[in-house]
Amino acid sequence: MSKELAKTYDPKEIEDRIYENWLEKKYFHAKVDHSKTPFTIVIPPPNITGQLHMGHALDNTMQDILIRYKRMQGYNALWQPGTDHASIATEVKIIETLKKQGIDKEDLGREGFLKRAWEWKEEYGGRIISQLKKLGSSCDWDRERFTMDEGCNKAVTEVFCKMHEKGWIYKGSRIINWCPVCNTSISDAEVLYEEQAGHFWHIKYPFIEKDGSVSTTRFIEFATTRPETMLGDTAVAVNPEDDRYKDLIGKKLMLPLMNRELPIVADSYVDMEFGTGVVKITPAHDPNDFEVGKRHNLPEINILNDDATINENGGKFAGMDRYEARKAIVKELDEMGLLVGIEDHAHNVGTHDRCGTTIEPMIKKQWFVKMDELIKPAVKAVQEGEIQLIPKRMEKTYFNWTDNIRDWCISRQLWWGHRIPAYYCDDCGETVVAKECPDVCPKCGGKHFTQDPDTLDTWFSSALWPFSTLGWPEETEELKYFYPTDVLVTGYDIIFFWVIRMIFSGYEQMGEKPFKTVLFHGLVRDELGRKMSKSLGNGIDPLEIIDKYGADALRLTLITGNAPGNDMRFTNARVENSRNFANKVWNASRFIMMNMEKATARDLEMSFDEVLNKLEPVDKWILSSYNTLVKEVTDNMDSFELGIAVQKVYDFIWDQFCDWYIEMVKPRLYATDSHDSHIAALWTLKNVLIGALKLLHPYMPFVTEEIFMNLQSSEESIMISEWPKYREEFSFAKEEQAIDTIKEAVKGIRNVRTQMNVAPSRKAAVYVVSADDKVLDIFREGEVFFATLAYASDVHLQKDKSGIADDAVSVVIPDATVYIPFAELVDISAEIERLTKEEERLNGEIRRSNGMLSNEKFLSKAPEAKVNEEKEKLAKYTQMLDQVKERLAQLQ
RNA sequence: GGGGUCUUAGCUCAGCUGGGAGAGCAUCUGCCUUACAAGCAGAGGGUCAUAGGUUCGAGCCCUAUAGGCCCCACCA
Repeated sequence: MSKELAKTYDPKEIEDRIYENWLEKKYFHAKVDHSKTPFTIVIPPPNITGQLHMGHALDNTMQDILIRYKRMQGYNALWQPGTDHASIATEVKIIETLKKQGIDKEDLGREGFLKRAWEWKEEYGGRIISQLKKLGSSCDWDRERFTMDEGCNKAVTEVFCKMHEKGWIYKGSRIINWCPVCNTSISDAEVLYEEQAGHFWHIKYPFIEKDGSVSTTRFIEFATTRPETMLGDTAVAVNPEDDRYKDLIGKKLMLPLMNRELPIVADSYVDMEFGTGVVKITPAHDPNDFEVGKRHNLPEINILNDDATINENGGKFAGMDRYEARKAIVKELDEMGLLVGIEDHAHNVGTHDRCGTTIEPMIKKQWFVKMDELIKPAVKAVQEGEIQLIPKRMEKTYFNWTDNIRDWCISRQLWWGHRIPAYYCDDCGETVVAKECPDVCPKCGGKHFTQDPDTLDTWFSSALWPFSTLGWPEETEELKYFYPTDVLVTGYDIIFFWVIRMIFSGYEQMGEKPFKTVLFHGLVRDELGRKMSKSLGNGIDPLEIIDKYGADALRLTLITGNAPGNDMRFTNARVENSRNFANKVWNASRFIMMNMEKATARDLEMSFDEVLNKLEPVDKWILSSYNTLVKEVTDNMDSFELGIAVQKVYDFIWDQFCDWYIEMVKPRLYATDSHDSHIAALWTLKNVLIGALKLLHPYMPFVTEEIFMNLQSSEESIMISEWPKYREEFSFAKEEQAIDTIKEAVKGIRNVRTQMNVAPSRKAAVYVVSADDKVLDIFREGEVFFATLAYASDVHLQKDKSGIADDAVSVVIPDATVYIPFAELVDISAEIERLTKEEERLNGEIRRSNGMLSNEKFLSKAPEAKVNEEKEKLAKYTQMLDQVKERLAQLQ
């Protein structure tokens, strides 16, 4: 009934085949079904420019584990997949590619460029999807979406119009970060600050005397890192508390080169300790100065064109590049005697994270989302536990952001993205925000409109993802059934980009949270703890790992030994260990299948009741510990402790099941005399294995499926089989204790044999001495284990030590002493030394126990169970100590 | 400057609500035992960063200090 399996597990041979089968059987597809409870996860849509990297692998493995787990538990599990158009990232990539072909974006025009962009999407958008499949992701591919598909566009337009209507989307002047190369505004979050070696130019402006003349003797000095911005200066500021300058407030200065009068204003923004305590104010080109300008009603003079050349407001410097102008201005100031000095100065320069260009703060008309009201339900939801963040500490980051929220600039001067649904009347300039281009201008009756050329921030559409993918704004069945979703799995690095925005969008548009739980993971770092990045070239390609070790090994590596929200290092040694585990599972299964040939299918499909009276203590022991495992793993998974859960399955399979149980039942499998015993062992092997495979399946879907399918034919796939349940009747406390005693004895014997340097080939008799009949019974039942696991030639059970050689080696375990006479081999002094150490250890334990139990406060304040536990320990150690002492007395 | 986080065995990390310190890798010893040498059996190795505090009891809670990392803001 079983197939011949290869000696070594070969993932390559089976993974694609199994995945194809799952697809074919439509196991990933979730339909609305009101008889079942839905469980929904929406994928964080990977960029269409993307290649699968370790971060994706981790993110998606976690999602797949949760989805597979819930699916097996009988939930109607939907994992909604899709990709993100990633406006700026993609546009930059396409521009780069075009550049290589010698084509400029402008040459193609908007239409032509978008055509290319869609071609790009077709070509590369599918790549990452096929990579996710390699990982084993059980997404409902029939429902794949794209953030710029028709439905998402409808959702975006709907939201924009609704919010505009409400007054929560507005157009306003703001200082924004401008990238002169990409020709677009970029959000604060896309600005990367780099420390650069720059200069401080110390400059002085002359005062205007009472008679209106420019002073040749009185100046005010300050320093700047961007001298060219002086062309747009409209004031100079000092701190109102600064005694040095108090008298000067309100006085006028003359701006050199431009011959513009500048007032001296007082503003607490100025740091008296820094530099000269004087700041020149350029409201149009510095965010802080912009605020100062607003407070003091200063004019805002924009001196830059979009390409960062000086515009007509820059007088004779007009047309120069910003850095060219800087040089020219410094030179002229120097000639005028107004340059006091130049100092080296390292400072942070804002650069565009996509292209590295130094950004220029500029005043622009942009579209904004008003955040003050919108954010409120999002704050409340997390505060009140309506949405749970895991780990909880992420709440601090979350609130840190919501407390300092600023209006969200959503317009981007890009072509690839959702076009802003605002139309300007060609005749009167009236702005109309509408889903469709209006026919008639409501103000002047004009019939011609131009749509706003800008597109929306890519996160605007991502913010709607949990409901737009389910059909919103249509009231689809899916939306009603699957929304709100259950868990969002993502990296902590996009809490504010994405998580917060989904939350407030969900409340605003749907009137309900988008998900109940957010499960965060950390970064996957390289062996040296560095962030994996293209520029460092230290990225490890998940596909190469899959190719070499298998998807299961990769998945297990990413999940083990890691707590939610913590970064992890990826090392080859860890993948190898995971691969070894897959192989271990494989071989244990192979062993069981080989032996299953000796039983009938009927034997192995017995119910628990039928097999119960055939089960031996060791069978009950493994069933019982498996049963505990089921409970613990289920609990851990319910609290999203995925790493802990899988560690327990790993330990159970390797340590308990393979190293102990299988070894213990081997004699029964090879023996032919007792049919019942043989069948009971096989029944237990098979059923515990299947249960353990099920617990492991979410983590290692391929190897578990392959084995499951080979093991038995009644169920069609492990991924739709039922998740194991804790069963009261599988609990056998007595047998657990008995087998633990046997294990203690076996370990003790192995231990002394190694210490005494006894070759494994040399068997020896084992004498178990105990005054307790029950203990002797346990050993009687377990006699056979001493032969197979502890190199025993024969086993004697007795109440006293008669007939045992005086120089036998002894092992003290609770309630019994085990003697192994080795005759000529034993070194009495070594044995005395060993027992003396054991005596010391026990004495230490007893001291500790006594200390606690003689502490009145412990007795009165500690829980009773704890006190009893300590009393039992004391009794146990005292008894063991007596045995050791007795033995030592005999030897000396 | 503000916030977060980490410091546990040689290395990489677990340690869930406080109750006798764990895993993998590496090292050492012995085994090719007919599921697995990607394996089996055994061993060594930790004043849980430092100093205080709370508690009957602290790796875990509180405070301070040192060092590492991350995020936010960005000083002209």
